[in-house]
Amino acid sequence: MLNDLELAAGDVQGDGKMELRLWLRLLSTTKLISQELRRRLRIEFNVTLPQFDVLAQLHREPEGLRLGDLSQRTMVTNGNITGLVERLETDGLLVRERLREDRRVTVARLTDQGRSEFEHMAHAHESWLKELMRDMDPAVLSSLFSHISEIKTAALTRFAATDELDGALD
Amino acid sequence: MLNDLELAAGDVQGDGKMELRLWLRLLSTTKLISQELRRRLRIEFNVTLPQFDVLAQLHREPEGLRLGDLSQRTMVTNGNITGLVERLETDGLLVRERLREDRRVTVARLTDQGRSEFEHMAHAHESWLKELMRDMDPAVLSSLFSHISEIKTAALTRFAATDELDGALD
DNA sequence: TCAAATTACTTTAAACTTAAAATAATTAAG
DNA sequence: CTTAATTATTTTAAGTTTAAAGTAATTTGA
Repeated sequence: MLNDLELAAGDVQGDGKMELRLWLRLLSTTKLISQELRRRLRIEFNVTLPQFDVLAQLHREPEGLRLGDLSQRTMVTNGNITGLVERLETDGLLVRERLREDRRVTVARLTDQGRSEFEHMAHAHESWLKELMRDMDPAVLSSLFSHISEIKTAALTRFAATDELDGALD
Repeated sequence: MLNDLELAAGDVQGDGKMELRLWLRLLSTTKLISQELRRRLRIEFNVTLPQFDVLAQLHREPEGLRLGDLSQRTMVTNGNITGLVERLETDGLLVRERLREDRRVTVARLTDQGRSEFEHMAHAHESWLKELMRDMDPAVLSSLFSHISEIKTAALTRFAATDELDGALD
């Protein structure tokens, strides 16, 4: 009887569709935040979010990265990296160089201007996120991080099983 | 002493950059899952993820939705809704109709074929998510949902404050 | 009433995305 | 040694995204 009432009351949390609800909430939340970060990056620094992502990866590799590695780390397809890097080179934020010992390989590396501009962007970007989450309990942030990681690991495992991928967690 | 050790050990959770780390983890996780859902929707049902999203919104409104409302609910810009709906109409999954009483307004409504096909898709989509999260503790899913909602609310509040937007919390 | 503002939608241009095909360089195998 | 695989990147086509400008239709207000 109680059970019937609970189910009738919109499936409060009898785990009817908790996975779906959580997924939709995750998706709408990241979309919302992405949109705002994208907007601010464009207005304040005239870069797109994927461009910022590429710069961030290159910033941690002073020697530069092969386009293939860049593609993996940013989760952007190979084909897309080409144009992304082309535009960033045009803007003077990075340079491309063909490897002598293997002329199939292109390495992208930040210019001094690129490094300097990225550091400004990264500082602002981080402060926007701190501001966004300033009222969240640090313990909650920590628990969120580990639980989201659980889901990410599950995705890598389950989806890798289907796709025959390797299992890099980060 | 313990504290020093903890901080030295890679800033375990001394909240050096927890907000940034959480955000990056959220982003990479949703990207990873989206990619796989997108892949499966394409292979099994020949629809894109945004198209699935539009169908889902229309499915809960048998009378159909104005394109503007559809745009809001899917978080897709007005301009994008036009083409999205055009393609779905071409595929026979929905119909567009101009309102008699206000000829600026277009209402989109699922066809019988659209409703039927969407129901298959939705069933598969939900089961993929259940499979993905099958090892997660239901209490964890529940807590994730509420904490992510906290962040979403913060985003709506903070970003609305900056942008002078209205404050619709969902 | 009727010009101006508002509303609903469409169009446009540049960037990004995916998947798939194409090109070029290197390595492997017979 | 030389053709066949493999690897790294680029190109292509269809679709999506954002932001901004454009087009109708309706409302407002002087």
